[in-house]
Amino acid sequence: MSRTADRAAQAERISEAVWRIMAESGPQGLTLRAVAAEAGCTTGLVLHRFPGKRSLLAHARDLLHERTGEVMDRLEAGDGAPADVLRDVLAHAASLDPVKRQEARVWLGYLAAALADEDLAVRHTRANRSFLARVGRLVAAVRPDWDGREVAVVSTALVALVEGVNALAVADAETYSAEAQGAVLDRALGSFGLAGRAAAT
Amino acid sequence: MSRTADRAAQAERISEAVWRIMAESGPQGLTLRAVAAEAGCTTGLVLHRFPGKRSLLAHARDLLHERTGEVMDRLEAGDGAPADVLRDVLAHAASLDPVKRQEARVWLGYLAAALADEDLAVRHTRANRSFLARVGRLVAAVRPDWDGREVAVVSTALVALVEGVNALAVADAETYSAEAQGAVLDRALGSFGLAGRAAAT
DNA sequence: GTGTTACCGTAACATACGTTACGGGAGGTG
DNA sequence: CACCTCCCGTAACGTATGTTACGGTAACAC
Repeated sequence: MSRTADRAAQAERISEAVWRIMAESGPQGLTLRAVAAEAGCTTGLVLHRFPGKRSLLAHARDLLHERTGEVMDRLEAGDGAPADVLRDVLAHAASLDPVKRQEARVWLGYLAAALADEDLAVRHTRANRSFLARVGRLVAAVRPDWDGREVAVVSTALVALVEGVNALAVADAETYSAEAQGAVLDRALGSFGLAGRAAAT
Repeated sequence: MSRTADRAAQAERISEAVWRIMAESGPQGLTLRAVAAEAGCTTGLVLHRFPGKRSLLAHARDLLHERTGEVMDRLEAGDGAPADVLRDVLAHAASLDPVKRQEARVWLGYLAAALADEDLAVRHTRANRSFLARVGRLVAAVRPDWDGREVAVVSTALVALVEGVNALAVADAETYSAEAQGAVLDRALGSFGLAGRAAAT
């Protein structure tokens, strides 16, 4: 053979460029040319690596889920008290720092792109159900006395709360500041009976 | 003079077409031609009514806020118990039926469009803060014993919960069914100490 | 009925998009 | 060093976009 390219690394670099463009310019600004420029290459390379725009978006979406999943796995495997692990996972899913805010923008852009792309909708659903199941496991660990339905309802509430905060923080970082997010999260955990030390109101 | 047109009615019809296209095709499918076709006219009329695409989007966004605001005003002015009114308002903001699901799709599309349009971001923030203030008034009415901070935190949590559910229901109507949304909302209200008759866990 | 005015559809424009095809050249192989 | 293979940038193509300009025409005044 003659010449080799690290295709996996290229696909990764291009996917990360997709994230940045999605966060910066939203779905309508996500063009192949913008992605290529962001990745430091041309549309030629992008379309040699991916058969088309849709599969590029799908790949980048999957990679995003994979990355965050790994971080969450590590947090979930932590040896803290179940309630602390739960809080860590939810806090990590929130938009507490600029990096997370950026990720929330990507998440939001992808969800909107899923409005017109069934493939992306399926991928979103898969990722969200995975997150929901994770939160469910942690809630069940904190409250083994709860039945499945109660675990499901509270887990759904916590997931919706965090994702809602993320979405809202995208447009209004002032109202949904890190402090506000932390207070909301702690209040919810306390009121749901999932606080670390003592049960709160 | 010679010929008159009901400009307000046209602007309204075109704005409603914007909503339908946004819900159906997302921000990247929202083109002037698609809007014109949906409104039953041509790009000529659209651009005689609005100076450009951006102001069309802005107008349609404002009209959306105005419409939902009127409905909410009526609910808020209802003569039920404060806790019931609060629940009504939140339930009405959720995606409990296909019409609301459609509205959630529009909301989501606009929020994603705001990623690349500061003007839309400002409008989103204005609308959301208005909703947040409304929920705050209702929470304060249910719990006059709470101080401002507690009202703010719980209101923020409720708003984030509802909007989060809306966003997630867009892609996964099965997991975030009407029943699931109702259960989540009731559980949150109960746990936060905002239930109608008796305080729940 | 006739004239005038405002309305709005048609069509063109420049740009930008996704996608395809081609060619130079870099880098392994012998 | 020479060859050959496979990258990947360049450039083109057709389509679609936002926007502009023009012209036909419908409706009101007289």
